[in-house]
Amino acid sequence: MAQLMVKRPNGTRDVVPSQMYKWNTVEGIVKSQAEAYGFKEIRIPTFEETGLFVRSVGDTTDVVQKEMYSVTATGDDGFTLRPEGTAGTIRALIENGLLNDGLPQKLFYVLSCFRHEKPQAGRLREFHQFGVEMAGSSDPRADAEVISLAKSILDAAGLKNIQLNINSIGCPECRAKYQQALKDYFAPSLDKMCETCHNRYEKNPLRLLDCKSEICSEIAKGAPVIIDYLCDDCRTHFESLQKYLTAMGIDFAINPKIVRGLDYYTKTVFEFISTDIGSQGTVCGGGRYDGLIEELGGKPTPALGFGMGLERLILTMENQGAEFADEESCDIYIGSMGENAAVKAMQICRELREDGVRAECDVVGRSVRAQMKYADKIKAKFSVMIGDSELESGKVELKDMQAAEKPAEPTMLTLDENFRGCFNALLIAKQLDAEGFDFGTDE
RNA sequence: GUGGGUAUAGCGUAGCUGGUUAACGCGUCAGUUUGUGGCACUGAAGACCGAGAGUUCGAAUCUCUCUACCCACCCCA
Repeated sequence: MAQLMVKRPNGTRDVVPSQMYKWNTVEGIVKSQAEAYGFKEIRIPTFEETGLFVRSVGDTTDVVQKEMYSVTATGDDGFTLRPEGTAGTIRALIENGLLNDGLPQKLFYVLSCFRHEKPQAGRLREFHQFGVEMAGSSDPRADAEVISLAKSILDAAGLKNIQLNINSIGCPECRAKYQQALKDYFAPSLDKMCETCHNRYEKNPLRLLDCKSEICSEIAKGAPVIIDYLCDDCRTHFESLQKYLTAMGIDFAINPKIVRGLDYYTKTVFEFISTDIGSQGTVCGGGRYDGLIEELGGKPTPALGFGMGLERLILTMENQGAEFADEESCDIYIGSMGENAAVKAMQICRELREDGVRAECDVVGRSVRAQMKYADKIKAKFSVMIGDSELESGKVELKDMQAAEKPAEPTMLTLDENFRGCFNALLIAKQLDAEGFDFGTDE
């Protein structure tokens, strides 16, 4: 590789043109599904006041403690590149008064997030996320609806072997009781446990359940389960959610170890996990955050949402051989020989483009042969070649580039104002033919 | 942040125990008798062998450092 003066930052990616179809496919799926569920798109700034993330994501979390890209500009600082989408979206929801605009508010977004982690497969420093947030319903139907949307997207993407894990981490009251129970349980064995778990014991006891070290996970096996500590309200909520999911035909597993690393979650938490992309298997993660809107200064409003990692989604699709939508290629290549023909070619191209036709012509000055090779390379559906004799007769032969053999009767087009109309008709006919449309034979 | 692996033209690779102009496939560009693609053939361009230092008469091949990528931990999308 050539030595560049400036390199792309560690953990970032370029998406080259030949790969864009994957992103277009995924973004198309995600948007159309979100819209089918009645979610509206929102766009928010790439950076926010640092305090927003500290207050929402939580000042004890890894994300806030060691992964934030904080930015400084002359005269003002205290801004941070968003590490996730929920905080900014909720901030925007409050700030624009959308909570007064009829509930529930259902929003979705596609945006990039930034976290200073060590990159590996499925984990980048700048990554892209599709997310949804629904504000204004504490009903478990809202939870089911949001999970259902995530499921619809994964299905539409053609993914297999995606496991949905759900759990409830309760409301602040029952969670406090549970955390105490956990501490009581682990306290006697604490000296045998790993260093990180000592930290967790103090800062986030729920994470004690999550440790992969042999000793710790062995000890954790007998730990109390949160579901036994849920208050009546939280328990019925969780049970109703399961009822709705079952009714909608969405398979799930209850996984008491799903605790999520962001502080704002309450009650329902869930993850969609793929086993096909290595250790970073969470393709989609989310949950309910009933206290967040109030925490950020809005009127108390229950809400929930999820984030879906687009790179991980694409990675899973690639590894499972899922299909991406084809890119549209050139409709017609207008070749030319000589100055006068080149002028004509430019003119026709421009007219065709007014009709939305993908038309290209030579801008390099290549030989006829090279022009045809180029037309083939860009997968042009049709081509014409304009030279002196065509200019004289006013007619060109339209060549179907995908046809295996020469047609018995050449298709001739006139080099006048009828060209675009005739070509459009032929293009549509080819399209319908490709889709298997039967024109019938009336005779 | 902590471990382990990898690093040769745009892409995929070959280069044995250090020895003259770093090879191959794909791709790119140009040609194959003057106005037509997909096949074939010919030719060209393109790599200071990830970066920097060291050992040596001599290093892509050995040593060290750095960087990036991959894998795991951690964390999460």
